[in-house]
Amino acid sequence: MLNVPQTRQQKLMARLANGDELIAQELAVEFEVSLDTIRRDIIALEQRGEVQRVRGGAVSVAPPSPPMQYRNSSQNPAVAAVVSRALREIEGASTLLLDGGTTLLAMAERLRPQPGLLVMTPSPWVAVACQKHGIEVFMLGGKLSPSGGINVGDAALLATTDVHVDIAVLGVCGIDPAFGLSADDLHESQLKLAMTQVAARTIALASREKIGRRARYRAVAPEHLDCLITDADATAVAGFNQYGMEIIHA
Amino acid sequence: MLNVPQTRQQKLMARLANGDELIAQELAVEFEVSLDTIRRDIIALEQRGEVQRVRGGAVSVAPPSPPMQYRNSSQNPAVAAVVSRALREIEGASTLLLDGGTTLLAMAERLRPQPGLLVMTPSPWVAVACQKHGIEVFMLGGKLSPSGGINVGDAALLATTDVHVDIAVLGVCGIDPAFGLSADDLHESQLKLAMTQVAARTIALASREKIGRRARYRAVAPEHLDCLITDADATAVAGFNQYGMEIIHA
DNA sequence: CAAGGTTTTGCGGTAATGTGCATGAAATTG
DNA sequence: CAATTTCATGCACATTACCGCAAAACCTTG
Repeated sequence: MLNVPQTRQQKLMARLANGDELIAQELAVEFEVSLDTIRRDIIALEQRGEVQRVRGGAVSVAPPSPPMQYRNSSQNPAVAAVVSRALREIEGASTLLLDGGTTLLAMAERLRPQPGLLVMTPSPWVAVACQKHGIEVFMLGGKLSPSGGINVGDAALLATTDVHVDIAVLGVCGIDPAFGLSADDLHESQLKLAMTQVAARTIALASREKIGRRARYRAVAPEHLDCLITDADATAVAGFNQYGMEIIHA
Repeated sequence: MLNVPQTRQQKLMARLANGDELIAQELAVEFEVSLDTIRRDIIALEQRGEVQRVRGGAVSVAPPSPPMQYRNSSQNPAVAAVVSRALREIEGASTLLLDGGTTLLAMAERLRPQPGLLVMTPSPWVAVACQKHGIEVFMLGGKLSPSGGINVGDAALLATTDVHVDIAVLGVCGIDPAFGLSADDLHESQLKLAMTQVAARTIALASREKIGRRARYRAVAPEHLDCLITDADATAVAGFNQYGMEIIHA
């Protein structure tokens, strides 16, 4: 096998994406190279900003939620069910504001053109999926966040203030009756909040495993959500009833 | 059997598809040619974007998921050659402004992360391609134009904002010595012009068939272009010499 | 068949890259 | 504080890549 820097570093990245840590000693033995070589590989990855170096090896720079490209939830039956239900729920809306993330991407891929339908989104992935089906898209600009794959930052926040949409559909990193809807990235959470503020109606999509989870930053308080679509059963989401939101079981 | 570049390269591709790696030394012995010949074969495959070259040989390109829409253009040898040349030309730049279109998408697919490199683009396709490789992206928002797949409508914002980039790389619908660089959509042409105005250097990519063609709207006058990269020969682009731009033949 | 041009190939010299080792500095641990 | 481990740096060696050139093979054309 070709044991060159490029291929080694590729394998190291794959391990990080898999949730493993990089331990220089072990890797040196495994790849049959000296410690220095592994260290140089790690240094190279660090300079590209792909890993964070620690004593003895390296760890992933973005521990929570692996990057978009390694995930594909369209085959996840729970997600598919939530998406199917959400598609019924947004029928007839003329302006949609779609969040990023795998769930929303799965939804965008199943959207079909309707007269007068415009989709706004901060996610280039969603935009591409919509354009494939001939749906009109307006993109919100900004810095593309590596974790969630949506555009964040001042530009994105500003852009949302001048618009108004019928329905905003949010994905979640976690949602909890007490803590609300939360995200792993500060800027992403700020954007999610901004999205709710320009929408007449806000729908959150959360497959079962997201219920009760609290991600790092609170984005939206539960009382500001109008609707929650989930595949979880009623007992799991009983805590949300007090806020008067509509709860739909897919 | 014929031992010519075409058949050799075909066999190399077959091996990659089979999951093997290309080791120049072994291949040279096996095909009974010199190392340089194998290396030239591999370089040719790299130009077409079919392999990733590493020290000692080549490995398969990372993701086997190219959307159909641009498969064609990335396999077009003329486009691949122009893109390869352009990649060399933008080396060292810290801020790139990449246009949309199939040529620029092919270029984005082959971009690799560098410390401090930021890509700005109005194209969600380009943004997605960059994020796949871990390149930092700033997206320009706007209405997604159906024809070119780039966000338009932010031309004014781009021109008046405090953005400055080292190099802007433009694709073309047509380029003509008298008429300049032109596009089929008015908003796209306005955006292209704005892109030149915030860049220290503007490079246009035009494969042979675009030379001498005039699209509907003029975007950039020829004297505002700093560099033209094309696979056409010198006689085809002789008309551009009077403007003092650098002309690179891929 | 001969002449001319293009493509392909191999070779030489030079530059660049990857690797391991030795040394000393720095950090961690008990 | 001492012992151990890890890190950083410089250096030498081997391998590979790159570039230009010339010979050979091939194709085209008259």
